[in-house]
Amino acid sequence: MYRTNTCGELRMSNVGQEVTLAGWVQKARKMGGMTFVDIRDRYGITQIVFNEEVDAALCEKANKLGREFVIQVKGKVAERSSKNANIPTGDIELIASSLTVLHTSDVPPFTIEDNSDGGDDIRMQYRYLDLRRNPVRKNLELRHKIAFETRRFLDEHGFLEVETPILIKSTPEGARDFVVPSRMNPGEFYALPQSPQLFKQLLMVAGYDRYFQIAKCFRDEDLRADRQPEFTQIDCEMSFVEQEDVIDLFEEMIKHIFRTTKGVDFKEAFPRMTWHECMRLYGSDKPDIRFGMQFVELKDLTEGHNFVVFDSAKFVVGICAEGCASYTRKQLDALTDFVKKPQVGAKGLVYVKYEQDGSFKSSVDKFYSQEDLKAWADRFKAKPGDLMLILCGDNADKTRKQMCELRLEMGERLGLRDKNKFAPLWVVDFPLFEWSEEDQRFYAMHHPFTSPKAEDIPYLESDPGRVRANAYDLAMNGVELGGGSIRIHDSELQNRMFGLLGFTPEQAKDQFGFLMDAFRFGAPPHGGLAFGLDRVVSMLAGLDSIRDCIAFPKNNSGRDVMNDAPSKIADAQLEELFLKVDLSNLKK
RNA sequence: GGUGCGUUAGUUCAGCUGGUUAGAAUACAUGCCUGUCACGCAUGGGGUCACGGGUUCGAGUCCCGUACGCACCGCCA
Repeated sequence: MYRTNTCGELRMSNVGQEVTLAGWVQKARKMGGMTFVDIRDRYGITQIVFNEEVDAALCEKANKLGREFVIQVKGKVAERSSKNANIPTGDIELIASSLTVLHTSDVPPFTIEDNSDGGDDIRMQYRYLDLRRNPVRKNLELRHKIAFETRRFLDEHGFLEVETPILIKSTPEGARDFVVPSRMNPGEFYALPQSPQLFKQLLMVAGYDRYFQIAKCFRDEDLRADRQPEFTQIDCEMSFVEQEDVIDLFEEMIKHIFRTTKGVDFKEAFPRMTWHECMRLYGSDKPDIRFGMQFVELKDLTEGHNFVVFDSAKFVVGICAEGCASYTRKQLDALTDFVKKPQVGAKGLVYVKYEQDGSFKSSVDKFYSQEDLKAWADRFKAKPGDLMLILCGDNADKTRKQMCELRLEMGERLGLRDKNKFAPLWVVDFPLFEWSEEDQRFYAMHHPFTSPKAEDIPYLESDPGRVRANAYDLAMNGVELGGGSIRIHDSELQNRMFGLLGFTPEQAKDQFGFLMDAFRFGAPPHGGLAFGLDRVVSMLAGLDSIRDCIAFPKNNSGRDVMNDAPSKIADAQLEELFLKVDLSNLKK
């Protein structure tokens, strides 16, 4: 037996006991005649004492220990003469009677401490060392707990966890697929699932009316702080349900997760807002409603004052930042620079300060009178001391998107994006289709199996843009935590959808034939949703990047810098797969 | 595909307007130290300033390119 106790569990009640601990050397403090060694495992840290007067040879051995050596120590638990209130085991220490080095360690490339001196890059390269650190370990523990409570909740509500395949058929819609060559079927490829979508619908046809899966999904698209090529979804589907049923149940699930893992109690029902309202008021389909600053449209008030910029724009929109009239020229310039960044893309920024004395100071004083500006302020419901920030453009959607960036930036600057505050919002009534300028055609905004709202079905062919879907997302703090829809379960309607999306009957049959076949054998009405587990964990842990709650994440370029994947494969492997690598089109 | 920022000691960073031997902290090593727990004190080792080119009498510093990292836009049904 390597140990009788962990390094985090000994207390005053254990004083006098003979115990054996095993773990990693956190740090050794040599005091001359005595040496303190902190031994660490994932449960905590215990101080070991070696005393020259008691056992000189043992103390000498302890003095040779380096950081991260794996050791086993036997000894007696004793009350400390000087206690450490900062750690749970701080009242006791272990008086060592024997010491075994189970494994030595090289000097770690960065310090294994809560506030490590290591940067992201080096920590990812030695991720197994990074994982020893408390902050990272806590994230993984939280992840486990969230997954566990998810399973508990869904199990208690009659859901069955079913595994669906990882090697599946490639479908062209949506994200780029990761593909896997098939040795036994030369020239053919599997795809890795972007989500278990089709399989969970087939499970509904099969009568498994409450399914879930904590499923790995794969998308071969560029990465972000909140996007990994492989990620985990809490994937759920139910039969004989309407949108309300799905939203109600999964709101309960989110509440359950927040309560059991973080002690956060949502007293009220989650607010809901239609997609169109979200876009109009926040310029985003995942608005951060921890703070206000809703958009105010001003086009009608700005016209006819010879201000060419506003007059020539089709759309003028603003936000009101409370108490920011005191912003200096420098601060306003910084905001202007912010909106002019290519990533935001605005041409400029108009400001109006509502001064404490009731007067207005703005960048458009030449064109608008104090009365004009008062009318603007009234529409903003602004008070003296507030700052109005205004953008304009020809494309309302684009301008709203720019204003959305500015709003989030202002929220950040004003400290309104509190990580301990959680503001959920169900976004409902998404459009069914999304117009692609590039391809000059409609695409399914969610996916081709999303059902249109019954009352909008008449417009499917005549005015696809106005058709709303039975689709819903759960947004929180500006993050899309999950989303789903009520699916089409009627073969006729599904075929109509494929037609509208530009599939020929042959293409539809080739790509989704098995689903259409299945639907001919009795498909129940069904719908569901999926949550991004990585995002849920990041939200609860207050992380900036989902990488911090994934044990072995990929970097920005989709590489695992620890084991250097992806990598070339042997010619023999290529040969048996009948593959040839041709990089001639690669840009030099 | 694009934009921005970055790359200097094991690590995190500083290094001004181009100028003589490139610094700090931390880590590491050695010595001292019997109640430390961010121990303390002393000493020491440690650098292809990412790479390639250019400007210059002279480049860590300025310019161009490349690579890599991070954030973002496009993309992500």
